This record gives sequence, C-alpha cells and structure tokens, in this order.
Amino acid sequence: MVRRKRARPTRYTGSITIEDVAALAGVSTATVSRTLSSPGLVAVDTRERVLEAVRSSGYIPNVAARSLRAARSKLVLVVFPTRITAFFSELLIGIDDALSAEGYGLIAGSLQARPERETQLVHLVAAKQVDGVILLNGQMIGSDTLRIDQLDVPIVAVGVPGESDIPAVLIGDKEGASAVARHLLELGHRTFGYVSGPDGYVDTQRWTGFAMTLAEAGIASSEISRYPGNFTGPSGVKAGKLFVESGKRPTAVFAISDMMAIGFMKTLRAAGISVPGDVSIVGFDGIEFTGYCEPELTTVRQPSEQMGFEAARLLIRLVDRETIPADERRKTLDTEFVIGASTAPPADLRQVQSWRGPR
Amino acid sequence: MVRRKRARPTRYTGSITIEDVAALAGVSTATVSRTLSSPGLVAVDTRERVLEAVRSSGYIPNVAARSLRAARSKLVLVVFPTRITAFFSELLIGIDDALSAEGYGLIAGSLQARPERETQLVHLVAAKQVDGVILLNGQMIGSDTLRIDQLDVPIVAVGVPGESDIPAVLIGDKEGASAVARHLLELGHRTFGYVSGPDGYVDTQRWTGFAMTLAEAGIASSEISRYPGNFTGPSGVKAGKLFVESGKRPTAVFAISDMMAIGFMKTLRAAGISVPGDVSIVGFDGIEFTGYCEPELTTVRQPSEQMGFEAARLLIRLVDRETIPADERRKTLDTEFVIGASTAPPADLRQVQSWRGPR
DNA sequence: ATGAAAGCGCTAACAG
DNA sequence: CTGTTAGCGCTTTCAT
Repeated sequence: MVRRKRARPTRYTGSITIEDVAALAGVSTATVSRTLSSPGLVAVDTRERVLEAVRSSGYIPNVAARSLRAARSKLVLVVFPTRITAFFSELLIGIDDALSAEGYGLIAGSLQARPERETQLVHLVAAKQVDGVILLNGQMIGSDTLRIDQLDVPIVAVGVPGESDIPAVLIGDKEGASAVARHLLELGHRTFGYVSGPDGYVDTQRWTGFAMTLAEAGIASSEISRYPGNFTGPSGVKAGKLFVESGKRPTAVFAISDMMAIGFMKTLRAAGISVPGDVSIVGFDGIEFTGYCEPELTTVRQPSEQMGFEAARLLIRLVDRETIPADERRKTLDTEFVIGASTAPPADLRQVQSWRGPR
Repeated sequence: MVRRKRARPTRYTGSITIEDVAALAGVSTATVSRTLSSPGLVAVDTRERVLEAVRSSGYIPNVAARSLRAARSKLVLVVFPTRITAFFSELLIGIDDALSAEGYGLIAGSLQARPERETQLVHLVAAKQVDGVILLNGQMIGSDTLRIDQLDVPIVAVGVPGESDIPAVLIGDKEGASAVARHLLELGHRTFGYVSGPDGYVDTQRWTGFAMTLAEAGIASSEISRYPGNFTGPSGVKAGKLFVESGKRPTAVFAISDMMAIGFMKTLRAAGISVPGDVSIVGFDGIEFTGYCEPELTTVRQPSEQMGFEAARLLIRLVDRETIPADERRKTLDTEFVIGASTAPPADLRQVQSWRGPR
C-alpha cells in the first residue's frame, strides 16, 4: 500500500485514502475524486479501473476531509425539548427516514441533561458542524449572546411556529381543539373544564379553538374551569386532584395532551368518579397508550411521523438553497379526531337513553 | 479582518478562522490553538490577549478541520433498534447526558426507516465520522461484507450483550424474572403463562429466570403456557386473544415487556376476565405508563436512564484508549421489582380472605 | 480527459 | 514561551 511521503509525519491513521486508490488504479487523486462525484467527466475505461480499485481496496472517503473542503457536513441537528416523549420518538422516525434517504445524518440534541447544553448546541451550529437545524416544538435555543436563528443556518420548526418567521411544519391546533368542543357539545355537555399547558403557542391555539367554539354555542370562556398543567402525566394527576377537591364539577374536560388526560382520568377514577359516566375526558396527541388505557381515550391525533418527515424534507430543500415559495415555507397538516370510550353524554341526558351497564 | 493569502482561491466560507484571531491578538495561529487546548503552555498575558481576541471576534473552531487533523470527531453513533419505544427514549437521555458532559455529540441511527440504512450506518463508522458506537439492545449491524464490530472502533452494547465479547451494560434479566416467579408463587399461584419475546438473549434470560424458579417450586417448564410476542403492545393483544380462546387458563401470566403485558391485560378485561381477580399479570421494563393503566401493572423496572449513562461513560473510556479491567467491561445493573395492582392471590385462595369488592 | 497543486482550518513537531 | 511549518484527506481550479 502506498504511503504519503512526508518530512515529519504527524499521525498515522491507518485508513485507506484516496491516494492509495489513485496509485492502485494508476491515476491521479483528482481522477478518483471525479470518478466518485461526477463520473460523467471521466473516460469509461478509466472510470472502471478506478471503481475496481475502490472496490478492491475497500476505500471509503473520509467525511471530515470532505466536510472541511466542501464546507458541508451532511449532518442535521435535531433539538429535543426538555422531555422526550413517545410523541417525539415518532417525530424522530419520520425525520430520520427523510434524512437518511438523502444521505444526511442526524445529531440529537436533548435539552434534558444540563442547562449549558443549549449553548453547546448553538456552538455545534456555529462551528459549522451541521448544515441545518430542526427545532422540535419550535423550541428556540441560544445563549444571551448568540441565538441559533441569528446563525445563518437553515432552521425548520416542528409543531410550534417558533419566533420570527422560521419555516415550519405545523398542525391545525385550533381546528383540532375546535373539533373537541363540537364533539362534547353534540353529546350534550354544557359545563366544561380545560387542562392547559404552560403558556405558549400550543396552549394558546388549543385554548382559542376550544373556547371559541364553545362561545359560539353560548358558553362563556369565563365559565370554563381551568387546571394548569405541563403536558406530563404527573401534571394531569395534579389537575385531577384539583378537580376532585374543587366544588365545581364540569361534566366534560379537555386536556391538551394525552398524558395529562390519562393522569387526570386516573385520578378521577381513583376518587370514585366514573369516566365517562360522570365526566367525559378528551386528550390531544394520539399516542399509542390512548388505545390501552381504561377507558380508551377520545383524542386528537397528530400525524407525528409525517410531521417529522415533512420537516426534514423542507430543511433539505433549504440546505440546498432552493427557493421555497412562501406558501410552502409553512406547512400545516391535518389532525384526526379519534373517538374513544372516554366521552359520553352527560349523566342527566343519558337517563333518557336505554342504560347499558358495565359490559 | 485578515484574509488568507492564496494564489487561486477555492471557496470563501465567511467564518472567522484561527488566523483571524491570531492576527487580532498579534500572535501566531499555533499560540491561539495552544491557548485553547492547553492554556498552561501559554504565558498569562499572551493568553489573556488571545482570549480577548477570541471573545471579541466570536471565534468558534471549525469542527471539520479539527476532526480531520485530530482524526477524532467527538461524535458517537447510537444505533436504535427497529422500534423506538419509550424505553429507548429514556436510554437516550442518559446517553446524551454522559456524552454532552464530555463534549461529545451523538448521531442517532434508527434502523426503522429502510433496510439499506444499516449499510449506511456502518459506512458512517468506516468513514471515521464517529469515534464510537452504542448498540441499543445489542443490535449488531453490518452488511454481508462488513460488520460493524470488525471496524476497529469502540463499541458498547446496552441491554443485550451482543455477539463476541463486546463491552456491555446489562441488567439482571434472569434475577428480575426470578423475582417475578417468586412473587407469583408467594401469592399462591400454581399455573402460569409466559408471553415471550422473539428468540434471543432477552427472551432466553427472562425465560430461564422465570422457569428455573418455578421449577424449584416443583412446576415443570412444560406446564407453563407460552404465548409468542415481540415486545409491542399489539403483540400483547394478540397473545391475550390466544389466552382467551385457549382452554387452558393459567392464573398468573408474565409478559416480558410492559407493552405486551398492557395489551394482554386489555384484551383479557375486554373479554370479561378480571385482572387480578381471575388472572394476575406482570410486565417488565417499568415504563411510565405502568402507573397509569388500569390496574397499575406489577413490573420489573430497568434503570433505563442509568443504563444509557453508564454505557456512554464506558464508551468514552474506550475511545480514550483507557485500559478497562475485565470486570468493568461488562457492567450489570440491578432491576427493581415494583408491585402494582395487577397481581393478587388466585381466586380459589382469595375466598378464604375477606373480600374487598371493587371500591 | 487527466494531472498538478493549492488549500479548506486546524494542531503538533520542531526550532528557537 | 512562541513562531514556523507540514500536513490530516479531499475537491477543485487551471493547465495540458
């Protein structure tokens, strides 16, 4: 195997380099490079000789060298919010699918571990280690001195539009929440509860869709009982305790995440409140568990895998410096309303119907 | 800003380079490099001048150049098995925590998307794009021509020891399963069912622990009813149907994943079989949802986040070419037996106790 | 169609 | 303690 001549060797890495292949094929490194990237520019017989040399030597181009030279890493940073939930795992699958199809890899940046991680991630981008960034939940990151969106790197937000006007893949939060309200109204409910998320886009949108539709039916927003939450199961449990302890007892409750709905439901049932007998409950997300809890949860399903896929596709186009028409820079996907067994007409109305006991 | 002199410019990337900083501080690039990597070798006043220049210019070292030069990427590949479950999300958090603390990033390689993805991932490693690999579930990868463990790159397996004698972080599968058997025996059960995983290490270990402990109590393995599964919820549902349709009705069933246990339980209850009244069910993993299902599932908790953390720590030591004592190359963590409400004495025994009806 | 050579940005010998 | 300089492996002019 040919070794590079060098006065003072620095380090011997042992890998097969383009130079080895060139020597093996009896051509210059430039020709090898061309054969690999633009085969059209190389004479057929030369090309075959080179390809054979590549095969027989087991040559694989060094990515660092390529990145350095091309100023492109073929790597995308995916920023996860603080809690990685089942929902994000599904997003990840869609992202990975789209990315790997185009030869991109993905660096996962969880915000879970430590606060300074955020700065670390921004540095990854600043250091040109990645060609683009996907912000799950539109989670904007940066330090006081450097925000990721000031970094001249393509960014796509998923689920939440992010700040400024970052390209994004969204879902119809408002419409989804509106469908929840309609469903509950149709069942005959007149008193409502709402388990919120932390302040922010998602909560605002879902609240708006829910409250507006109820308002149209003559139910004032001020009459809706609100319970604070943060999307997690434990926060749903806490909200459920609030419900149980409070005197006010709406007959229908909308929790803006499935995990909260599940925690809420669990708590009510533990307190002897029947779901959906006494209270109907609706969630949001459509995670797998909704089908396994008791009763199966009525929910709004987000097309999570597709969201991830679309986001990654959009990002790749951005990285390729494609000009994206304004209407494609923000894509909104539809949700699907899934009726489970956690919703039913309120008790007073149900009396008139034939009663089907448990089972 | 200083620009590199060059005869025929190739491409202008626009970033601030070490040369810019050197010029700004009035030193050589070597000094800047030293200041950043081994500050001790630089005089205090020079160091401060350089640091100031770094700060004012907003310089961030280019990772590709550094990787090329150092033949190190500070990146680790994490290979996910086909299905990314809640359990793996937790592992990921632990891994990311350990990795980011040492300045490593992680590339996520899901095997979900497409079959050829596997080859792609192996190439990532062969191309020196990562310094090490973590194989979740010990999932070995490679093509027919090239397996990842032939690639002279540090590898750590998690959850499953993998082939050959790859360093690994494991849990006491056998002991955990044995604890399940003991618990059920203590409750007085004498007939048992087992929802298996696909053939492989995990299934073998858990089966061995379960069956051996039962054997010690005089119950032959051949008497245990077996239902095939693949760790997922739907496969648990399928197993449940088998149970319902079959004439044989063990009073206690051990499913080797929580998702299967949950699906199994769901199906039994839907068929009018009470859990734990008629049948006791135990799962394995300890995912969050076990606390929310109805009834709460008795299970064996794996310290998932810690497993990820330990695996990453071990890998880093390997990457650093540290010599690892043989007994540390394979670390086994303890599981925790969590008693929920899905297990109770069998019906015939329970009659003698005071009966506490539903609520 | 092919080769020579510059140089991406950085670090590590080596010399001073 | 600091500067000079040779390359890490690759792609891309430019010249032939």
